[in-house]
This record gives sequence, C-alpha cells and structure tokens, in this order.
Amino acid sequence: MTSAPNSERRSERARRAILDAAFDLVSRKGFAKVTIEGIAAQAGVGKPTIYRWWGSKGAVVLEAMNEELGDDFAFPDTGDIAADLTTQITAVSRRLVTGRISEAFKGVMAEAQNDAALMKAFRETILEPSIAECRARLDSAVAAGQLRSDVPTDVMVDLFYAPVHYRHFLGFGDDAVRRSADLVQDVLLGLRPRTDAG
Amino acid sequence: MTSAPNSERRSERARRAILDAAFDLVSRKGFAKVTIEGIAAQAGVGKPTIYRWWGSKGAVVLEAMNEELGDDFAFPDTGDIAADLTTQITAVSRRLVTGRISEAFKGVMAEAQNDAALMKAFRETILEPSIAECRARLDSAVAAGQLRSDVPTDVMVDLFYAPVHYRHFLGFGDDAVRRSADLVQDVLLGLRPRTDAG
Amino acid sequence: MTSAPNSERRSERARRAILDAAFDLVSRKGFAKVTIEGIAAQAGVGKPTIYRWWGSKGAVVLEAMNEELGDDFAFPDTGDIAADLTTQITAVSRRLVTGRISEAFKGVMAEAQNDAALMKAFRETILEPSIAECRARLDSAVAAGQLRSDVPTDVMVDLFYAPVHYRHFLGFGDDAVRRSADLVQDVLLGLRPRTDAG
Amino acid sequence: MTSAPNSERRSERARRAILDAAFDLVSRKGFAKVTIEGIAAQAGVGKPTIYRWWGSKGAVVLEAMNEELGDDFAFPDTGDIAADLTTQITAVSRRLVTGRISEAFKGVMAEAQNDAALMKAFRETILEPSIAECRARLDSAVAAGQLRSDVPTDVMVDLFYAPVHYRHFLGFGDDAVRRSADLVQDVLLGLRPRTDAG
DNA sequence: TCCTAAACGAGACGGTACGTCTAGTCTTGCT
DNA sequence: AGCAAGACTAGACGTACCGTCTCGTTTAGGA
Repeated sequence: MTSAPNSERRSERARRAILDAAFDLVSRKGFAKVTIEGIAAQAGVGKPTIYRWWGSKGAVVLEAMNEELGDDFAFPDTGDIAADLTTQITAVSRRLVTGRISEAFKGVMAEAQNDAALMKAFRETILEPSIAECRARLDSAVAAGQLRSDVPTDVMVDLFYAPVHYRHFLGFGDDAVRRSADLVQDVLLGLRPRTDAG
Repeated sequence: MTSAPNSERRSERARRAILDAAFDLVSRKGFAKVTIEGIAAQAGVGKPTIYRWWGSKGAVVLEAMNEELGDDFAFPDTGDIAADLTTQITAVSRRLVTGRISEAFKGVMAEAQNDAALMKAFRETILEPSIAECRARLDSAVAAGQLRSDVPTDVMVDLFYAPVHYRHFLGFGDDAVRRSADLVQDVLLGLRPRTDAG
Repeated sequence: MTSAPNSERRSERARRAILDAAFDLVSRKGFAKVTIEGIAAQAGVGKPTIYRWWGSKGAVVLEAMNEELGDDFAFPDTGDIAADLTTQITAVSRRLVTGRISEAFKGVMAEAQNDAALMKAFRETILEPSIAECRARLDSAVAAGQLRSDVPTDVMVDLFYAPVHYRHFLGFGDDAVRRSADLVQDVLLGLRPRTDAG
Repeated sequence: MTSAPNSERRSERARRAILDAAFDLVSRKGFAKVTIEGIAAQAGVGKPTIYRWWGSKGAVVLEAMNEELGDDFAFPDTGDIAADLTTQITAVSRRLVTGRISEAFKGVMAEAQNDAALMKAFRETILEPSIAECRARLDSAVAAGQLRSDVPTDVMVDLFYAPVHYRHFLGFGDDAVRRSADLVQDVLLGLRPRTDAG
C-alpha cells in the first residue's frame, strides 16, 4: 500500500497553482470539459501531485470553490427577518446563476450525486455552515416574536432555501432562479405568529 | 452532414433491448458506471445502433426511465387538498430514494446539469406534465375555497415540490427526503384562505 | 444457403454504374480509400447488388480495370524483336506509373497478395494473356534466328518483364520504372544466338 | 499539436512485447487479419503505446521483421560469382515463400504500395542495404574479370533480383519463386565478358 | 396484357476495429 | 522526500465500414 503523504512537506506553490488552474478552467470551459490532465498542464504540475492530495476532480474543484468563497457565511441582521431573508436568498440565487462560482457549483453538485464522499465534503464545508448561520438568524427572529415558535427553525431553513435550489437543479432557467426570493413572502405567510388560532 | 435515420424502418426489437439493458444496468451499477458499450453488449446490439437514435447515455436512460414510469402523472383528488398533497409528495419522495427509478433519475439529473438538451427533454417529458397535473388540482382547491386565491398556483407548486428535491439533491439523506411530505402542513399554514386580515 | 443469382435477369445498367463508379473513385482517391459503400453510393446502387455479383472490392476493381483495358494484348511485330520488346516494355511501364489504370493496378495487386482468388482472377484475365502474346512473339523470333533456342521462351518472358514490375513494386520510383525498357538490351546480350560456343 | 514523445523514457519492455506480439500474430494469422488492438492485447499493452511510437500496423510489422532479420545482409564471396549469386537468390526465394518472415514481408509490401512512408522505411532498412552488399560483390567480380564492365552494376543487381520478386508478387506460386535462382545462369549469359566482339 | 418472381434501391442492423482521449499508476531524474 | 514530467496499462469514446438482412419498388419473361 502507498503510504500517506507527509503534509508538512507539501508544496504550497503547487497547491495554489492547482486550485487556481482548476477554478479558472472550470469557470471558462465548464466542469464537464475539464480534465485532471488539463488542470495539471495549466498548473505546471504532474498528475500524481494532484492524485496525491485529492481523490477526484470534484474534490479539487470543491476546494478551489471554497477558497474562492472564503469562510464568510454571515447572515444579515437588520432586525427585519423578511428583509434579511430576501437579501440572503437574492444573494444566493445570483451566485448560482451568474457568480464566479456558478460553473463550479453546478459541476460539483452534479458529481456529488454519484460520489458520497464529495457530497459529504460539500455539506460540511459549505452547506451546513450556511444553514447554521441562517438558523441562528431565524432563532433570533423567533425570540423577537417575528416568527411562530411551533415550527422548528431547521424546517424553516428548508422552506426558505428549497425553492432556489429546486429551480436551479430542475432547469427552470436563470430568470426563475433569480426570482426565487419572491417566494420568501409566500412562505412567511404561514410562518408569522398569530394571535388568533392558526 | 450525416442524414437523419428513417424512423419508419427502426427495429422495435433493438429499441426495447437497448432501453431494457440501459435501465437494468443503471439500476444495478449506478449511472456513472454504465457505458454505452456496456449497454450495447448487454442488449446484443451494435454501438452505432445506439448512436443512431440517441445522442448520449443520458438520453437513453431518460427514455428508459420514461417507459418505466409510463405516462400516468395523475394527481389524486379526494376533495381534501392537504391529504392529496401529502399523498403525492410521499409518493414522489419514495420514488426518489428507493424506487426502481431512483438511480436513473439521479444520474439523468446530474448529467442534465451540463447538458441543456437532456434537461429540456427531462422537463418536457416528466417534469412539466407532473407540474401541470399538480397545478390543475391546486386550481380546483382554490375554486373550492381550500386555498387562497392571491398566490399563483404555479408558485404554490414550487413551494410544495421544492423541499423534496432540495433535500434529495443537496444530500440530506434518504430519511430526510422521505420526511419531506411533513412540510406540506407548514407550507399550507400560509396558503389557507383567511376571513380575517392576514 | 443463399441461392446463386440468375445472371439472365441481371441489370446491365447497375453493372455499368458500379464498374464506372469503382474505376472513377479508385483513380481519384486511390484504392485504399475507396469503400464498397462509397462505390454503391456513387453508382446509385444498393450494397447488396455489389455483394451479389462480386466477392470483394478487389474483384470489382479488377473487373473495372479489365473493361478499361479491353482485351487487346497484341504484341507488336515489326520483325525486329529488340525494337518490339522495347516498345512493349515501354508501354507497360507507362501504364503502371501514369496510365488511367495505374491506381487500380497497384491496389488490386496489393490486395491480391492476401487474396488468392483475386490473384487467380488477375492472372487469368490479364497476366496470362499478356504472357501468351509475348511468348508467341518470342517463339517467332527464335524461329527467325533472332534469339537462341536453348533458353525456354517462358523463361525469357520472365527475364524481360521482371525488371519493370520489380522496380514498380519495390518502390524504385516512377522514373526508374519508366527506364526499365533500357534493360531489354542488357538481357538480350545473353539471349542472342551465337555461332561460337556460349 | 501532439508533441513528440521523449524516446529516452521509452519502455524497452513494452517495445519488445509489441514487436514480438506483432510478429507472432502476423506469422500465424497473416498480415491482413492482424489488428492493432490484437497486437496491443497480446502484448499486454495499451493501444496508445503503439500509436505513440508507430504510425501504422505496417510500421510495427516492418520493425518486427527487421529485428527478426537482424542486420546481416552479407553477400557470400567464394570467388565464383555465379555460385554466389545462385546461393543468395536461393536464400532470398526461400525466405519469401517459407521463411518465418514470409507473411510479414508480403503484408508489409502490400501495405507499402499505398503508404509512401512505409515503402521508404522498407527500402532504407532492408532493400538498399541488401542491394549495396550485392553491388559490392558484383563490383569485385567485375574487377576480377568475371563480369563485363560496360553494364553498370546497379543494373546488374536489378537483373538478378527482379525475377524472384516478380514471380513472388505476381502470383506465380511458391515453386516458381523457388526456381528463380535458375535464371541466374540465363542472365549471366549476357553479362560475361567476351574476348571476341559482342 | 397481366402475373409473378427476381433483382433492385435503400438503409437499418450486429459487429469489428479504428484512432483518440482521459483515467489513474509507475518510473525517472531533479530540487 | 516531494516534486515535474511524462510513459505506461486500461478501457470507453464516437466513427467508419463491413457484410447481412429486411423492406418496398421496379422490371422483364412466361402464362
């Protein structure tokens, strides 16, 4: 068996070159048309250097996308939960259809459908942090009496985020995705607390 | 240019063998591990016969999946919209995670992210008929006074269907997908008509 | 077993079209780049019509070449055997390197190296008639005392014809092939009758 | 453009396996029935490894044949030019009809009729070295007064070698090819120097 | 003059091999 | 020891033809 590489001796230069090349190629040509060979060539790196540190093209691109995104998943908090949700869903939908990240995201998610490890990595590094931020904001809105308290906030997260991804993955088109934030109002109809019986 | 084949002379035997082989292989090995060569071999058919009638592996599997599904997209109508929605969403979620169609659906959708023609075909043959059925049922519920009339029914369709696909594509796991029907109640909270001001 | 076709009902139109297309295509693109499909297409004929009457591309092209050549293998007879041989070898060498027949001949001979039936057909329809004509002329030259009588005339035929084909098949180049007639004189050096002991 | 491979890093193991497999297959099945795929499979080698180093099946088989022949083209020199020519032509004719090289030679030459690069390679590696050896021997025979000096020795080479190849390529049959050495005497009739006027 | 059997055009079919592409592994210096 | 480089085995890709096999559609001789 091949022994695990020693990460202390890893070349940061090679790592950066690989991630930059991967992100650039995916952005320009689309995930499906990018190959490990192509990444290695553009990065000026041998293929084994990629295979030594990543398990698949999806893993490389996911990491490249993460670096591009940074780790700032902060949710806005103006005190108005409706406005904050609209702001955030609008931002997410724009990222999906036009952002630098767009091609990479679509490609990684397609790949992840048939690659459990990639899906796990995506969820841990991107999705779950985002959800946690959103949920924290919803919790504070519940505490502030802006949302009803008898629907779990993790369910609320799903209700707010689902439409944008649904429209994105099922091919409703860029315009429909971008208009997904409009649905925040409709979801909120049922999530507002009521003085009278629901 | 290669002229189009004459579909009148097409061999139904070959067509069936190809679709059956494709569906069987995808179900057993997963979309990603199936090859056109493998389909041709199992179907007892030459590769060119596949390429003559379909443009990609995704197209073959989509058609195989369509034949498996049949064209029955009927939406239940018991008079109780909440019950009917729950029934239908439950059925959809089960199909996605355990049904015969499960692997094929996941593979086709992953492929469709980077293949516009495949996405278009999927929408026309499967998604849009389903949506139309759902929408018709929602229209009748609006007419019956079970749903408010100031939210367009196509938006309602998105609100009800989004969670199941969202959880499915973003890797929430089979259990979470199956529990998606529970969210019907939460969405309905806001879509019920009200006599008092909203 | 497929019964033999009835040659009385054969379509002369189809036969002509096939031979013409075959000869034209071979002349323009070279034997190796011509396909049965291409011949059928240019002839406006179905592939089975070709397979019904010929066993291979080589057989078609051989017949086409034969029609082009006609059956005139007459050897010149001016009374001067040296001049007649030079005339004939010159004619043959020109046919091989520049004539209409050039590509077809080269292709058929290459094919015939691995197709005994084709070789047999070539010898019977072209080579042996030519040899017979040559040999008859040599016999008359022997009778006229212009050639020695103790070397069999079939051996003489080989000695005169060998150089041109040798140079042609072993790639000595068009010029060398065309100059092959010059060797007639050198061969004749030994084949002239002598009064003194040989 | 595909950059040229670096021959310093070439695997000698793969090269040997390919040449051995090619030669074995051609010897057993005949050139026409051998495929690049078959060679790769028997050699335990990927197809691209063959295409990386050779341009065609003919080129592989030519090199395999060269290795089998070795580079020993030495012409015998017993002092008797007639005997030496007979020995050599006999050896060549036997190689053509029964030797290990027989199938490979026939196949390569057939291919070379429509492949100028292959013909060039054949001439440079096999034919021209043989001719040079023969010519050197003839030169020494001329110097020794055994052959006339007014016929160029390169023409003499053609006269001696032509019959065996002519009979071989034009399908005279194995026996006729093997008897080609008999013609040496007839050619020599005219190439012996004479004291009386020619 | 019609009938009918065949040859015909067309082209889809099951196959084979092509030559290319990329994957992932292995090997060889170089730093 | 990790690296760049790239050759290696492996195998799927999509294409080109093969030779066979239906299909209707002429077409030509015999009834």
